[in-house]
Amino acid sequence: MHRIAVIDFETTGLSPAMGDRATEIAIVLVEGTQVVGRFQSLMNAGVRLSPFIEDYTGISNEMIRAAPPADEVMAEAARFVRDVPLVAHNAAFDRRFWAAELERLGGGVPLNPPFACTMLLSRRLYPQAGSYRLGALAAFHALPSAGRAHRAMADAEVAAALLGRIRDDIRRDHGVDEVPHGLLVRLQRCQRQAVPKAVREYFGDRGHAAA
DNA sequence: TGCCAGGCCCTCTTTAGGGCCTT
Repeated sequence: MHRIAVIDFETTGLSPAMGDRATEIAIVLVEGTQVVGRFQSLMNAGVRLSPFIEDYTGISNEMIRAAPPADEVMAEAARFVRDVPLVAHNAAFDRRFWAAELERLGGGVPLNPPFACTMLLSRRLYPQAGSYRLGALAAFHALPSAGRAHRAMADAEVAAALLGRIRDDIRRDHGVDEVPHGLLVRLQRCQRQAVPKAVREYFGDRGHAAA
């Protein structure tokens, strides 16, 4: 059974290119419909959080001061993930911080692994959703609450539940047994109307028919 | 709930602009 790692960062801002740093990471490891592992840690990158970020995330400067160094946390996170493919909500954001924080470590950790994005997939699959914020999609699907929004583990848990819903819906609507990460990546890039054809082509390309 | 960025997506588009989404 293929594993997928659902990841969420809390950060000091929106752009590592502008000097922003990660403050917290959470990873939920899923296998099929089961959560098989969790990793979560605050991290101290030696930066100060703005009052806005303290309020937005609930993470304080005092909490960051007491947290382990960012390089230690990221090294541990990379060991936890290994080569498992990644998923995030608005993955372009988390991908940038994943790459930027790991690049600081050096040591040959892959900086740009494939990411699937629950936001892009939701835009394809749920045109009636209205909003594609994580919280709005959780409400749309009546997913269970996982704690305080905008903390890494709570958001990673919700994103993992959303991913489970997405995979269930693809299985049901397209008659397939499995929804591998590669199929998610393919679907998030195709036009909404092209999803059925993309599912057929994905399994056809791999030499076995969809169930 | 703001500013910074970047990618996606829609439309009053494509020789562009603006909203959404992430912190």
